[in-house]
Amino acid sequence: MPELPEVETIRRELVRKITNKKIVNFKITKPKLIKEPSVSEFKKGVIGERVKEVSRKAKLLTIKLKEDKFLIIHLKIAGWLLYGEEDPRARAVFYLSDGKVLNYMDSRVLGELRLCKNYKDLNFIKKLGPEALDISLSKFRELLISRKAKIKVLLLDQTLISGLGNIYAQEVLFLSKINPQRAANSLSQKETRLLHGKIVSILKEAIKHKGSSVDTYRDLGGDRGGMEKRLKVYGRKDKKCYFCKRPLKKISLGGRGNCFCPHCQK
DNA sequence: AATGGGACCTGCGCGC
DNA sequence: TGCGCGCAGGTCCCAT
Repeated sequence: MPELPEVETIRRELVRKITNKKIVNFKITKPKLIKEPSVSEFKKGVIGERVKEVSRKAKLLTIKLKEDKFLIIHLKIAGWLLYGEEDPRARAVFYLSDGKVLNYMDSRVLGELRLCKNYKDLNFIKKLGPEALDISLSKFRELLISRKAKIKVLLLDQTLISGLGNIYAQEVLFLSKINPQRAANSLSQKETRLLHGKIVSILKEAIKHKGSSVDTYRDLGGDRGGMEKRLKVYGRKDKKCYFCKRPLKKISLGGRGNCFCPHCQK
């Protein structure tokens, strides 16, 4: 699921629902999800703590429990959070002092839960490039200028620019009419500016509509996002191009599926 | 150094 | 209806 807009949607709802709540108990049914410390240390470490702050770094949620204690949640592909009643499908359950629970949902069990002294120590976070929503045009231009990697692959490289995933990377290239197979350094100044603008605008639009529920993703209340209805290329292989009405094609780039319009995206 | 494939997991939709 | 296959929003690791 969760690219920047989905994680940001969850963050905003979490701020309202769990800030200042105490975690009174914790249950895990898929211990593999806990990457550090040990499962028992993790459990001991979260119980009794109060949620001080809920933040987001690219696609990760960082929940501050103490100055030196952070709960880090990476939802990976299929993770989401459900607040309210305990859910039988939950992979982990945080029991809260308001009598409600926070269910960690993840059909594919690929997500990661961590408890760390400081989230900034995490290797993955250290390596993250600037956030897609914040990166300046000149920084973005610098990124592309010396790289011959395919632009689509580059947009997904979190160490260069963070927050975009396979849905929104396809969307921004389509809206910018840039072929995903183009070498990054082949983009003109005009194309680079257009792409940069589309990255910012689509992420903002997606946040406004509470993300895309193309599959498992749901918001904190279990409701679908509204953005999937507005997507123009993602998952639309063989359907008509929004611009020219010719059929969209699907190719594989960097191991990921990619829909695009060979006619409009030059 | 860059690229491609597989691994991690489960569940869904499709075609036969 | 039942089964096997391909595929899925992310990231890491390895081989070439």
